[in-house]
Amino acid sequence: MPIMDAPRRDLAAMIAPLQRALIAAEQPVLRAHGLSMWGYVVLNALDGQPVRTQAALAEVIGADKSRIIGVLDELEAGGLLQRTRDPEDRRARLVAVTEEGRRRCRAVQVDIQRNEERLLTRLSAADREAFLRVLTELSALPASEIAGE
Amino acid sequence: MPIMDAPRRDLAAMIAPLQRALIAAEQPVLRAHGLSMWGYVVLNALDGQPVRTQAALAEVIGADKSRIIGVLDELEAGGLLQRTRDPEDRRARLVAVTEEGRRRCRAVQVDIQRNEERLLTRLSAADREAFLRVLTELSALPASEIAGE
DNA sequence: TATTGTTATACTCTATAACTATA
DNA sequence: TATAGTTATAGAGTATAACAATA
Repeated sequence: MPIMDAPRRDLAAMIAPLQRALIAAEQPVLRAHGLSMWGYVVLNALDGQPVRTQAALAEVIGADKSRIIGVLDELEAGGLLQRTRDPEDRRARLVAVTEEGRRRCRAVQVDIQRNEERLLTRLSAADREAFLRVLTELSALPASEIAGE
Repeated sequence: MPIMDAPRRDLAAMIAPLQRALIAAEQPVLRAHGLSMWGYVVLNALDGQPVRTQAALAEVIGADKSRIIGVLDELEAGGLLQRTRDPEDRRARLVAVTEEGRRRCRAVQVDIQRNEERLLTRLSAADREAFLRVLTELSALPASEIAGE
């Protein structure tokens, strides 16, 4: 067993440029579909669960509740989601994607993942599978677990 | 061959929370060693190549040349790097890490990667190897290749 | 009094554009 | 005139705190 492994770069240092480039690649797609980055993130988060309170929604996407308000306003104005007062607690507003919102979100995702798939073709089938599986697992961890409590 | 694969999340959407948590995990380590995030990035970039012009250095780490000046000032004040005028072109300043700078950088990296290794232990040896290899490959690609020209 | 959504304020980053000194 | 480094300004993004309505 070797005492020293070959040195590797930090995970964050490797992920950073990849993340930056992936986001840059999304911009023209989003613009073509008339969506902001946060708008897309919100629609994605709502796609599965049809109702949600705004604060909970904000936490899911790692944002402050005050930060998503403008985003929700825009999406609602564009007919991509609806906000209705919760009859059981009139302080809260139930947020739901509209059919059009779901369509738009899916269309954007198809375009984005088309580019990502092109990128992934440079990997072997086994590497692709392992990479996506590991990424899925690690991204699902709570931040505290990644930071080490 | 199935017509539809199981839907997956976007790469960027999976990477984002991971990146956020990894950076958060680095903060206490950096603070303990008296380094800023950008200071650490700069030292890392200089570790291999001892001399470099500031503009080139900035480009390597994906920053604007004006953005790293305060960072270089701090590092120099702390004795972690030296700037000397290039005698062949007195406009340019040659940047080199000091021995102390190299030590500091290595010490930080050991702490950071210790936490990362803890995280990676949840992967099988094969997954760990594949994940790091793919990440190394993808992070080395030019941004234009990731964006699809 | 506490909580939801909202608005307002301040703070951090970052990009852009002037400025200097050399070439 | 053009370039390397620097400084100054302005803009975007974000977090925090105050606010109104409801519980």
